[in-house]
Amino acid sequence: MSQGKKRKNSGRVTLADVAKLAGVGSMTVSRALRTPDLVSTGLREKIDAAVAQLGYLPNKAAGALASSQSDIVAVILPSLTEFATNEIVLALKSVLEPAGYQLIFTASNYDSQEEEKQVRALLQHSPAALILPGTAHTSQTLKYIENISLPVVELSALTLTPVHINVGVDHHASAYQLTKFLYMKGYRHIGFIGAYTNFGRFAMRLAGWQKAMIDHDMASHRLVLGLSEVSFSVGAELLMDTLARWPDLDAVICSHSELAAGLILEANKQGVKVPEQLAIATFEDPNLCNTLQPSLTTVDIPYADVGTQAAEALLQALIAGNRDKVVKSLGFRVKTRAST
Amino acid sequence: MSQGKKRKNSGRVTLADVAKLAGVGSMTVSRALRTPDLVSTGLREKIDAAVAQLGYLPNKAAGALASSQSDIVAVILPSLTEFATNEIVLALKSVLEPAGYQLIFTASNYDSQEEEKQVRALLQHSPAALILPGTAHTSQTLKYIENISLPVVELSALTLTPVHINVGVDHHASAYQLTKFLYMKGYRHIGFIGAYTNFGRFAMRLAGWQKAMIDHDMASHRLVLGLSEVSFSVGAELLMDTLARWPDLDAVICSHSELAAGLILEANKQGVKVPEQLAIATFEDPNLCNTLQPSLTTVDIPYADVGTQAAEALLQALIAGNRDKVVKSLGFRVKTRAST
DNA sequence: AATTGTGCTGATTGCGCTATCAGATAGCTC
DNA sequence: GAGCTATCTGATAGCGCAATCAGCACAATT
Repeated sequence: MSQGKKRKNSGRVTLADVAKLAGVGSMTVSRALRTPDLVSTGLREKIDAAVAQLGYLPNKAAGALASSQSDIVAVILPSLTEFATNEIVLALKSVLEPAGYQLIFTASNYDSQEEEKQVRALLQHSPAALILPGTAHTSQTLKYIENISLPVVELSALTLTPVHINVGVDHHASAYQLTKFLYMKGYRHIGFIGAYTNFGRFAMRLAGWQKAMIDHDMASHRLVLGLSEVSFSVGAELLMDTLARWPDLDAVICSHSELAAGLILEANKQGVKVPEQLAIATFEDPNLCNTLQPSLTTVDIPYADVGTQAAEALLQALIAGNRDKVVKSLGFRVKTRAST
Repeated sequence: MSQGKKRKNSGRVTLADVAKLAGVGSMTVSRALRTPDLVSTGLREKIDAAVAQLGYLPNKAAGALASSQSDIVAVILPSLTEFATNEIVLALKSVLEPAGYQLIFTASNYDSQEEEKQVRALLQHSPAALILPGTAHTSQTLKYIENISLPVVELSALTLTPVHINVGVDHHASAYQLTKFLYMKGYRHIGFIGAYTNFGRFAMRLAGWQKAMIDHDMASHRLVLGLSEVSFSVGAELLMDTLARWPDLDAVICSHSELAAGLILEANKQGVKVPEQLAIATFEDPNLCNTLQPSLTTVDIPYADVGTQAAEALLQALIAGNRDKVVKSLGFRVKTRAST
C-alpha cells in the first residue's frame, strides 16, 4: 500500500495522466491545449479525447509558477455598495473575461491603509495586472506598484501622477460645471454637502464647487457641510436644520445621490417645495435620481465607459507588453431634471 | 552576462533570497512566516528584518502547488446587478477575508451552461472552496463538484439534493405566505408576474403562489405573466394592459422589485390608486421599496444572513476538514407597507 | 554516564506545469 | 541524393515553495 513516496500527489488528474493515456509526451499535451496549431491533427484528437475521458482540468497554480504569468487580474474597488462599482465591475468583466482573464475583487473602503493591505495580498497571487482607484495611495503601496513590472490601472479619478494607465473623470471639472449650471439658472446661494469618507471625490468636487463660486462672485454665500456618513436618513435629518441656519439658501449640491434623495424625501414630507424653495443637484446615480419625485438633476458620469475603456487600454498593454502611460479623461454632462 | 541558465528566474524576490540575506535556510524562512512559534526569536527577528528590507512577497502560486491547498474561495453568483448580490458579497467577505481567504467572483447570469463554464474556469485555480447558487446545475457541473474533494456551498435557494452546505430561503414558502397575507387582507384576485430568466426563484415562487391560491379557493382567479426581462419600464408598460384584460384583478405579486416599482410609478402617472384599485407586493429590496410612494409591501429576505451563515458554515468545514451536509433554512417575513 | 526527549534547523525532494533545446520527420531545392 | 529548411515531438530542467525527514544541540531522566 505504502508507495515509499516522499510526497503524496494531490489525487487530481494531471497533464502526465493525459499524456500517458493519449500515448504522447506531456509537452505535447501542454501544447495541444494552449497552442493547438502547433500539434498535428492526429495527436490533437487523441489528446482531446483523453482530456474528455479523464475530465482533466489544468492546474493554473502550476502553470503560473512555470511560466511566471497568470490570468488573474486583481481589482481593488473603493466600495462594493456604490452605484459606480456595479457599472465598472460589469464593464471590466465584459471585456476581460472573454479575453481569458479571471478577476479578483476586493474593496478598500476608502481607506488607503486598507488598500495597502489589499495590494499586498493580491500581489501574492502574481496577477497579470492590477486595477485600483485613482485616489491617494500610501507610499508603501506606491513602492509595491512601482517596483512591480505589471500593468497598473488607476480608475475613476484622474491622478496628477499616473503610474501607468489612468482612466477617469475630472471630478473637479464636473462639480465646477454643475455649480455653473445652477448659476446660469439664476441660483446664487449654492451650498455644498458631502461626505469626506469618500476621500478623493469629496475633495475634488468640493474644490470644483469652490472655484466656481469664486469665479461667479458667489464667494460670500458659502455653506459647506462635511459629513462622516452617507445615507437617506442623514440627508433627511439635515434638511430643516440647514434651511433654518441658512435661510438664504436656494440650491444645494450633494456629493452623494443618497444624501440628495434623503433631502428630497424629507422636503416632500415637510412641504418644502423643490425646486421652488430649494433646488437640489447631485452626481452619478441616474436610476435612483430618476425614480424620485421630483426627479433629481445630476451630473451623469459614464462609469460603464470608465470600466470599458480601462479594460481595453489594459488589454492592449497586456498584449503589447508595454508600460506606456495612458491617460483618458472621460466626459460628463449635466442632466437637467425636475429638481432644479 | 549570459549565465548559462536554461531558465531565467522571474526577477522577483524569493524565499531563498530572504534566506541568504538572513543567513538561514529557506525552510526556516518559510516557517518563520507561516508558523513563527516554531522558530527561535533570534532567527525570527533576523528573518523579519530581511523580509522588510527586500520587500519580499510570497508567491502563492508556488505555495499552492507545493502544499496543494490555496486560499482562494471561488464564488459564482447568479447576477452582479441584484440587490441580493451586494448583501451576500459583503457578508461573505466580512467573514472569509479576515480568515485569510481571497474571494473570486463570477456571474452565471442565471444560465446553467454559463455556470458550468465558470465552474470549470474556477476549479483550475484549485480553490479551497466553491460557492454557487443553489439552483439547477448541469450534469457536468454536478460531476465536477461531486468528484472534487472541496467544500461546496449552495446559496440562496434551498435544494432538494444539497451537495454539501446549503443555506437559503424557502422561496416557495415565502410566496405562499405573501399570497396568504393578501388573502387575509381581503384580496381575492391575486395575479403573479415574474421573469423566468431568474430560473430557480421564479419557478419556486410561482409554485408557492399557486399552492396558496388553490388552498384558499382562489384557483379560478388566476393571472400569470412570465416575462423574459425585468426592468422598471417593463413593469410600467404592463400596467394598463393588464388592468384592461383582467378587470377583476385587485392585487399583484411581482417576482422582482423592479417590476413592482415600474407598476407603481406607472400607476401614479395614470392615476390608478394603489392600493385601493390595485395592491402590489413583491420580494427582497427594502431600499427601493421604501423609497417608492406608496411604499411597497415585500417579503424581506435576510440576504446578509444568508451570506454570513454560509460563510460561517464554510469556515467550519474548512477548519474541520469534514464534508458533513449542512442545510440551513433562513426565515423571512412579510413586511407590510403602503401598497397593500 | 547513558539514554531519551525536546526544540530548532536545514538539505532534499517533488508539487504540475512550461521554457528550452535537441531530435526526428517530412518536404523542398539544386 | 545530399543538403537544407520547416514542422512537429519529447526529454529535461527548472519555476518558488512546503512536506518530509535527518541532524544537532541541549535539557531532562534514570
